[in-house]
Parts: sequence; structure tokens; C-alpha cells
Amino acid sequence: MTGFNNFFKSAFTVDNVIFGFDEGDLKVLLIKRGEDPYEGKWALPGYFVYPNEDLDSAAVRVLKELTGLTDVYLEQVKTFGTVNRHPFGRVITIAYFSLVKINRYKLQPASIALKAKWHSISEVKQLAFDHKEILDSCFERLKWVVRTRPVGFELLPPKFTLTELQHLYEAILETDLDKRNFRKKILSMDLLVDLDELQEGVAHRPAKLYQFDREKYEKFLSEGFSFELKESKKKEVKKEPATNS
Amino acid sequence: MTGFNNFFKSAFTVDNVIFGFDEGDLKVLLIKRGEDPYEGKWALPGYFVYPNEDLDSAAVRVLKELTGLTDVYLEQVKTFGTVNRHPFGRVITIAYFSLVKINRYKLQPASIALKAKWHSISEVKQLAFDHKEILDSCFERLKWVVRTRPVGFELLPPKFTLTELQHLYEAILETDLDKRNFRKKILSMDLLVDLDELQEGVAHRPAKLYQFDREKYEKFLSEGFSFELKESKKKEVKKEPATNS
DNA sequence: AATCTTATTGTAAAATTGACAATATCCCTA
DNA sequence: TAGGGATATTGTCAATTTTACAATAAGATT
Repeated sequence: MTGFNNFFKSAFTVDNVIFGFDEGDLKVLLIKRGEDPYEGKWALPGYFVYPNEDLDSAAVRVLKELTGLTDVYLEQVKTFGTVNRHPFGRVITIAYFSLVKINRYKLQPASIALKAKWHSISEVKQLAFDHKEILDSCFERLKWVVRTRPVGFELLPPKFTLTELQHLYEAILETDLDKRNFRKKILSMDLLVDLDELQEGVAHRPAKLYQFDREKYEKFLSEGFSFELKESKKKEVKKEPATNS
Repeated sequence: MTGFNNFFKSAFTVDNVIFGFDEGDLKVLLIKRGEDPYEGKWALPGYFVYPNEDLDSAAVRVLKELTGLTDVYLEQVKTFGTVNRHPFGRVITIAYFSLVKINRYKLQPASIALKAKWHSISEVKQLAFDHKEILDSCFERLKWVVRTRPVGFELLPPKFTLTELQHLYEAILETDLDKRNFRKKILSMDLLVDLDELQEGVAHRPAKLYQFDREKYEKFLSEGFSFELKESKKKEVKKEPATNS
């Protein structure tokens, strides 16, 4: 292997776009960096991959150290490796996204982070490194995944209402959906269990609670079933309210 | 950056799944490795990424050195980084796939390759490293891409018949398609130019030649058009002829 | 001119999508 | 407990898309 030594001078990290859903809004978990580079800047949680660690394991570790969660949906999206993206040397990063039930855990700021905080996707304007670009890629991927596989449920509590589910899809796809058509479509897939329970603590007619039937989904999958939501017209672009200028 | 030095001992490569289409069959370009490790084994063309080289550039370089082609469709798919996947040390690889017009070039076996050869996808059983897994991932991705964006044309000569196009889709999607329905669907997208030319040299009624209208496609895209072929039932699984056993 | 081979084309039934608004139910307050 | 408030729930019809299906057309070959 003489001659190859020059190649063994790089490092790689994983960065994790952790999505959550709260108050009708799609959120991403960001950390305020506690060390160089970009100390004090908001960034995606991530870290170097250890020499004896698989990539997926590293992504799981980063997630666990920050949130304490282990059993979550996690998927590799894309690798970013522009030559000068990291001030310490050649560092490429493998981007993952994960979907967590936002109320299920307590943030556990890892040593690398001064603090961690949920941000509304739409309000994230810039981040350390090339993390904004990574976030955008993962958001695009999420849009596709959510139309293609029933993973939306990973973002909701185990019991949810159809309206909550619809709001989730609307937030992710950035469209408005027709209530009646959405319900028809979702229910026709026969992946939800009607729990015969009602929402509590709301000051109006409570909605029925449903649960995702994972077993049935696995069964469908093995029979060649394909979850598919049609792409629809874009929600008209929100006009930025004309700010002072 | 004290303490991080231990991370800067890795390397990364790009591996390229180069698809072509010939004789009604989807092909992949493999090389017989001319050096360690796995010398003499069939593998995906790939190489280390140079310290001052972007990932995409490396993929382009690998493709060019092998085929002489530069202006081809190329897309990053996934990164593979199992700890012990490479005998020389920690080496992760970023997998790309590309689509080439198989008759448009002469193979130029690079220094790393004893020889390069097109293999029918279905006949590739095992490869060096984890390359078979990489190939499978890229093939899956191609199936999705081809239903989602009109990139199939990248695999055909500039002028092609509708039957050729259909055979291409059938090879990639591993399904049979209905002739009339396929034509209706494709033509209704209004992305093909009827060249008013006929196929030559065939011993039967010659078919009309068409050309992909890239400009029109760009225009449609900017207007929010979405190319979409519906997923269809799987072609019934070919039963392996019972071999001697 | 007859034959061979592949190209080309249409129609009707079925399934899906998309648009659209009235009624039902529970909570809360007076 | 009656009325108002708020959201939940539900159905129909038109339009579009998908699917299944086979007869005729046209150039090449003999």
C-alpha cells in the first residue's frame, strides 16, 4: 500500500438533522456550538466518527447524546465534502435526518453544545459550516420520504387525531390539503387503528384518536403495497410581509 | 484543535456505478482490478479522492479516466463506511451513479484497471469490497430517478424510437409495460420531438425517430411541472430454472 | 404480389382525484 | 339546561387518469 499514505489524512463527521413537530410547526433541533470552530454559532448536532465506529452508529450516538433517544427513525441522506468546508482540514460529513416525537424526551446538552433548542424550519436562516445547505437537502428528502412511506407517524405521539396528522403533512409538504380528501385517502390505506377514544381537554368537540398500525404496514409491504401520496400543487408562495426597507 | 488529530487518519474514495443500455439490456461498467486489494476481481470503477478535490469532481474524474466521457448525468447516491470494508485502513466510499450512451465512447482502461467490460446487471453476482451492495443501492435509486425525472434519455442515442425507449424503461423497472399506454403517457408529456425521420436498416416497417426536448423540459420544470411515471405491479418474479442440485 | 415483421393507433370501463358545504358533537357559559 | 362556540365528521359528482385490450398500417424481403 505504499503511496497511499497521503490519502489517510482526512476525517469525517456525521451531522444529524433532527426533525420534530410541535404547535403545528415543523422544527429542527439545533445546538449552539460550545467549541471551535464556529463557537457560539447555531449548528446541526454532529461529531467526528470514531475510527472503529460505523457511520450509522455514529449518527445514533450523536442523537442519543443529545436527546437520550435511541429508538428513532434515522436515514442517511447525502455526503458533503467541499474541499474547504472545515477549517481544521479535510473533513467530509455524512448527513442524516431523524424523526423524533418532540415531547418524548428531555434535551441533554452534550459537551459539544452550550445549549440545544428547537427552531421552526422556516426561521432558520443561516448556520455554521455548510449546515444550512445540509438542512435544506434533508428537508427535501423528508418531503419525499413522507409521501412515499408512512413515517409521518414518527413525529406524532402514539395516539393522534386526523387533524393533527393533516397539519403535520401540511407543515412538511408546505401545502394546504383538503380535509375530506385527506381523510378519505389516509383511511383508505387501512393503516390506522381507530382507538375508540376521544381527545381530552379541548374546548370543543373532541376528535377521535388513532394509532398507526405498524404490523399491518409491514404485512402490506411484504405483499408489495406501496404507500403513496400524490404530489399536489404548491401552496401559493407566502409573500414576505414587506419589511422596512 | 488539539485532540482531534486522531480523527485525521482516514481516507475516502468515490465509486461509480456507470449504467449503460445495449441490446435491450441494462448494463454496468466494471473493471478487473489491476492492483491490491482484490487484484483480479471485478469491481466498480473508483479511486481515492485527492486532498484538494471535491467529491463530485472526483466522481467526474474517475468516469473520465475510464471512458473519456465528461458530459454525463451523474448523481451522488449513498456513502458506505462499515469499519472494516477496506483492508488498508478506514476508508469510506461515496457512491455515485452515472448514465452514459454506451456507444458513444471507447473504453480507456485506466491504470487501475486491467480491463473494463460491460456486464448485464442481472448477471453480476459478486464484486470486490462491498461493491455489490453499492450496485444494488444505485440500481434502486435509478429506478426511482427514472420514474421521477426524464433521465432515461441519457442512456439512449440522441435519436431513438418509442419502442427503444419502452424497452429501456422495462429493463430498468423490471416490468412489462403496455405499448399503447406507454406511448400515450410519454407523448402526452410533450417532451419528445418527432423528427420526421425513420429508422434505417431494419428488415421491417421502420419506426419514427424522436429526440428529447431538453429546452422544453427545463421550461416545464421552471413552471412546476413534474415528470412522473406511476409505479406499477411488479413483473412476476422470474422463476430460476431449476438447475442441477 | 404475397409474406414477414414490427409500428402505430382508439375506445370503453374502472379507478382515482379534486372540488365543494352541511350537519354532528362536545365543551362551556349564562 | 339551553344556547353558542368551536372543531369534527361525512358524501357526491365531475373530471381526470389509468388500465385493459387487438386490428390495421407500412416498409423490407422474397
